[in-house]
Amino acid sequence: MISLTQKAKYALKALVFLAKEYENGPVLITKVAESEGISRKFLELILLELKNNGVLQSKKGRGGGYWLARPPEDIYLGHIIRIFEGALAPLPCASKRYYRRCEECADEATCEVRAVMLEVKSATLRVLDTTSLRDTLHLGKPLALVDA
Amino acid sequence: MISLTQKAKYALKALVFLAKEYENGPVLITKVAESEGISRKFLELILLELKNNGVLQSKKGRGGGYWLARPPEDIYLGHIIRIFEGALAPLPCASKRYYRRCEECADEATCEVRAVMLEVKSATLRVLDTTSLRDTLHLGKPLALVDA
DNA sequence: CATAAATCTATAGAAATGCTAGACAAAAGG
DNA sequence: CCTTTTGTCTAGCATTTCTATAGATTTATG
Repeated sequence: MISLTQKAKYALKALVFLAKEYENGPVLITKVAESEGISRKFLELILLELKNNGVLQSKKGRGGGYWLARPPEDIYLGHIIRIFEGALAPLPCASKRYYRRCEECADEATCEVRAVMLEVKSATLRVLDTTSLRDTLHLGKPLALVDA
Repeated sequence: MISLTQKAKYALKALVFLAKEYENGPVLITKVAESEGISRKFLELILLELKNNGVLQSKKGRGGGYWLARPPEDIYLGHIIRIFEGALAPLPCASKRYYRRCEECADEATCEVRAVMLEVKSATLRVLDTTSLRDTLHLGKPLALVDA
């Protein structure tokens, strides 16, 4: 478990980059790719998927490029990761949006493993669904509240 | 992300079962398999791996079977999951025991994505490294402290 | 029209995952 | 001993997922 795919990682890196450039209009895919060290062609797929999910907007031709569809403070990491990974819960039976029953499970309501995974999920969401792209830009003292 | 493999899930289920049987001596693999709805052959691999990692003990021949090598309160879920999944952090660059650098990353120290994933990891560990097999047996009000 | 840029489709290699089959080893009972 | 019971180990395979790559297409600008 508990590993982000390259795709999701690249998506996050690209979005952080675009968040920094938010005021500057369209950004070329090539620029993002070079700055973040990502294969240009692979990044295309990723930005496209983000666009189809309403996270990015784009314009073709000269002066074109990609930009955030909403301000960085309105884009949460949980949303992004769900686009590429689906559920954030460690088990489908612990997920709300992507719920799926475990075939072998006799009684979900008393399943100890599920109970713990609900806690893990809850802890994960408490970070990912409260951290926006803008929040990630404050390094130094980032997310100190989570450890408080 | 953040999805347990079947193997890890089965391991946890088997261990919870063995925790309940802790006082009763060796338990047959077949009994665990049937009770938890797991393929017997697949479960063999899993219990073996747990044994090789010192979590279980076993005895061959008549009256044989598997049992927990330590009392349920001394076996933490984080330990189990690491056996099957490796790192608990969402990215290798955020893991202590399984650290690996991201090839494309220009500067890990200022990487915003890594910073957030350190938080996610920390939140995950706070659950998995403080919950023992014994803790999982108290359903009803399980782990209430985590949400407090 | 020429050029720059995003868009879309298809596909393919590599790795991980989930599982099965079958031979082997050891312990206990008779 | 010999048989039965039970865990141990190795190999392999089918499927899926991941990570790209290639190439053709569409749209906008000047």
